Amino acid sequence: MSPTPVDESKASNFIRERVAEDNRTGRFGGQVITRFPPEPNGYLHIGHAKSICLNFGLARDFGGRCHLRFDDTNPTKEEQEYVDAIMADVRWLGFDWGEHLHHASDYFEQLYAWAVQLIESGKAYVDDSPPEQMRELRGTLTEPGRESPSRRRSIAENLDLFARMRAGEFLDGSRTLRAKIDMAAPNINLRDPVMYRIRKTSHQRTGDAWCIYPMYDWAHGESDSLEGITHSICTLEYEDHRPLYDWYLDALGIYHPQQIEFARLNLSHTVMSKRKLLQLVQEGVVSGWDDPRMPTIAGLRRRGYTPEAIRDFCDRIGVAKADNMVELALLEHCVREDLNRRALRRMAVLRPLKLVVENWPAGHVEEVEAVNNPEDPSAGTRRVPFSRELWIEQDDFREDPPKKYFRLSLGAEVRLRYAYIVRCTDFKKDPATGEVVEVRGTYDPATRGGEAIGRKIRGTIHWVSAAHAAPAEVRLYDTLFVKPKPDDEDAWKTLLNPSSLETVRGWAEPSLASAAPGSRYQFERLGYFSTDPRDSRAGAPVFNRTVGLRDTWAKIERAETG
RNA sequence: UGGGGCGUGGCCAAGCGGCAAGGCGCGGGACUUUGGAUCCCGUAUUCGGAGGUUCGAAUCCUCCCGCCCCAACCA
Repeated sequence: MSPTPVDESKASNFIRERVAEDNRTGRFGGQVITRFPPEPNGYLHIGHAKSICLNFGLARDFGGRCHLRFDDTNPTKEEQEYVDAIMADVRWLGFDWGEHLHHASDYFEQLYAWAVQLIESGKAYVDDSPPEQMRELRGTLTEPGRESPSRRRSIAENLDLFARMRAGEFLDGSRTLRAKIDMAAPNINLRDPVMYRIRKTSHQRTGDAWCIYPMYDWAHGESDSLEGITHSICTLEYEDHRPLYDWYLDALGIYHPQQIEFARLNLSHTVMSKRKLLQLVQEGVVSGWDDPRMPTIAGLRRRGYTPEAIRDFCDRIGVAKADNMVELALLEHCVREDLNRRALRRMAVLRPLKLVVENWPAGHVEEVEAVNNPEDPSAGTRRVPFSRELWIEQDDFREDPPKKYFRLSLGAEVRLRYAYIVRCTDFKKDPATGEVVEVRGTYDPATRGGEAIGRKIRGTIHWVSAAHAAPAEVRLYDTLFVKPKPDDEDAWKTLLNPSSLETVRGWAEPSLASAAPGSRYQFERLGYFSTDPRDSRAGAPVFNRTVGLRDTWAKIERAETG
């Protein structure tokens, strides 16, 4: 299955316009250098994909570059596992940071020197306030804050104390380094923000070299500056931080990138906050960060999504500043569109019902020719064995067929895809349960290949030869949550969908027995499926349903049932 | 009630004073050996509301309403 070329000529958005404008005026010398700055405290999700596509896409389209920078300033939450997963995910999405893999922790020494510089110029001070006192003095949204007694400490004393903070002389939380800005500022971020806190925790990269760690605001803009970033793109909640971003850079007198904010993605029927996703993982609601029901890149990959589909989705949702909630239907549309063009067709029966072709000689086997992909003639054809006993889908037989039901029912004719037209002559029920357990019929030898001679056959169903079929485990996924906006409710976990995973045992075409890991197929009339990269084995394939096919019949039936 | 943002059809989203793009969804039809795909057609006399400026406003001005974010030694 070869990648479908995706038209990535991006629709414009306000960020691209600003970048283009900066190029026009020569503001950054015509350069465009962006960065994707994840904190390694969780796996990347579809919302991050939006940011990745934006940042790497901008760099690509403007002939610049995009850095991957880990915002690893808080060792208590960050782990190497996440670092590895993030790099794998960005690469899988199709982006390359080249030589530009960076870490905020690469800059700890420089950041320290700059902090000393701010202390020397009277713009930072060591504060002895414990956390509760600091909160107390910060004021509220409507009342100004008050200055800490430490604020009027001498430069010499600040220098000494700060050096001793670094040296590990003080307890965690006992002191901080703060920027001296304005305790009465209406923007709370400017009320003497903390630059460093003491954390005697080893860091996944710097080990025990440091016991003071910079805060996000103090590290981010400075890292951007060091790397020569031109446009520092982040989400809306940082809009209030921009004055601080600017203040630090100006106070230092160093190169000054432009921060631009856009609205993060919200997707229906799922949650996107790392905190909630982590909770689902830790509480075992899902099997892990890569559970196919998760909105993570790893989950979507395991589910069978393609990078092309995700990139296409990110292009289609646009970039703006209005809060949004994108319907899952759009994401699903994007995978279907991609997979429709690329996935090989196969037949598989998920809920098997035996069909016996009474006039077909027992033991006789014929091979019929089936098209691999009607959207792509170069995919060729294959031969599929046909015999007397077949598996068909339970849904494809009805004892009491509703109006417009084109499938099998007593006396009705249906086409077995690529094989023959059969007429249903009988069926058997389990006397105990009333369940239909076998359907019988006769085939018309003149219709080989499925040719409808002299009549119109409205229904075509898929099948698999019972004697040749490969057993397969198939995992059918539904949305993780039953409501489109689980975040709206306080008790979001009560909205978990109890049927988000249903595992069935079905039968597949013989060739599927040894389907390669990660391969994707369309099971005709059912949907797109891919082998589970963890659990699938040769001879015992496990398929994940990526997404179902559009199901017009289900829609009609639903409408008529009410 | 302080500050920062945002409000265009069910969901996204163009629009940048000249009289509402596009996509998804939805509805209808054509075609069909996947009730798939594809192809047509339809889907905002109106842009949160009210005033005002203008020959002319979603686009400019005023006021109002609604929603989101900020009071971690998180990012």
